[in-house]
Amino acid sequence: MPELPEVETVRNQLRQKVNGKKISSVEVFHSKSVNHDIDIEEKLLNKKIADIDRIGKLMIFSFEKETDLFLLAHLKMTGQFFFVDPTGDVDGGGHSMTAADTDLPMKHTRVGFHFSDHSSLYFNDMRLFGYVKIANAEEVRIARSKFGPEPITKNFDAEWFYKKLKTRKTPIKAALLDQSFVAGLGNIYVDEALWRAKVRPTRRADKLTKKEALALASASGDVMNESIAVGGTTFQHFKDTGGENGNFTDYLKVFGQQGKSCPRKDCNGTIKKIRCAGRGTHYCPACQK
DNA sequence: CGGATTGTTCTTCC
DNA sequence: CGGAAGAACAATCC
Repeated sequence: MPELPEVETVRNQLRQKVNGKKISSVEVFHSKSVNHDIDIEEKLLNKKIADIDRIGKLMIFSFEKETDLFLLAHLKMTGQFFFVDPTGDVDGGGHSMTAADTDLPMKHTRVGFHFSDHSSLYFNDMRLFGYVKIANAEEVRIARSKFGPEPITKNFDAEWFYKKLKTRKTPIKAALLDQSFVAGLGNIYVDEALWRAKVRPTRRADKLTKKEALALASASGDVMNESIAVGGTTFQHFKDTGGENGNFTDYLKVFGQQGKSCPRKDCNGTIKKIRCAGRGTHYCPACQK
């Protein structure tokens, strides 16, 4: 389940691998994954990828000399981008796969982008929730407008965060998962951030003290920045663009840790798993108030 | 084999 | 009208 750190990991690797490459063909294996756009190949043919931007968990591809053509990519729960280069050469961006390494395209490959230098980018998505779809400038503007600020930014306004929480009567976990409030957190990092801030996921958002809210704002940014630094978390399906796992899995304190003792120093609690905001939720009943 | 899994959108309810 | 809660989506795992 890719969240902001996983998407950022993919974006950083991809822009080193595909920026400047010219699209020579597009194979669509499943129509739903391209929003049923039958003209996607025609629209992208001979376009050169300029760069890849990101807001929240959404990636935005732009193209050289094109001001009204973009490609929006969302991994949702099981989406993956795999880059394959027959020469094995990669300009940075970590490892790559050669054709011999992989069975790509495979069963869950939904779209294949082929470049003029014979390298390829495959979009895999087992559960078909993700997409790669064409958008114009106006559609990109609208998509961007739906995201709140990202806690990973240096100028994230913790005072604003505290004031906004005062208007929400939902569990704090539900508020943090709302991408239009703050962007980037998903089920894993919400649980981790709440544990770091010592706040119970079920607490009503408007009941947090200022101290708790400020701690939570910092914890949210910290946990995601630390994860980005080690290539994200692989819990179920996440792989980076070279097919490798992320390393933050080893640093998870509560997610998936139910039944284990709380890792906080001087805390003797046991991590519990409950359902909150419709999601599997992990916390320590002893130190999270 | 029923239930759990999750990011986002849609629907329903109050 | 708008917030809140829950269903829907899809495929697989246990």
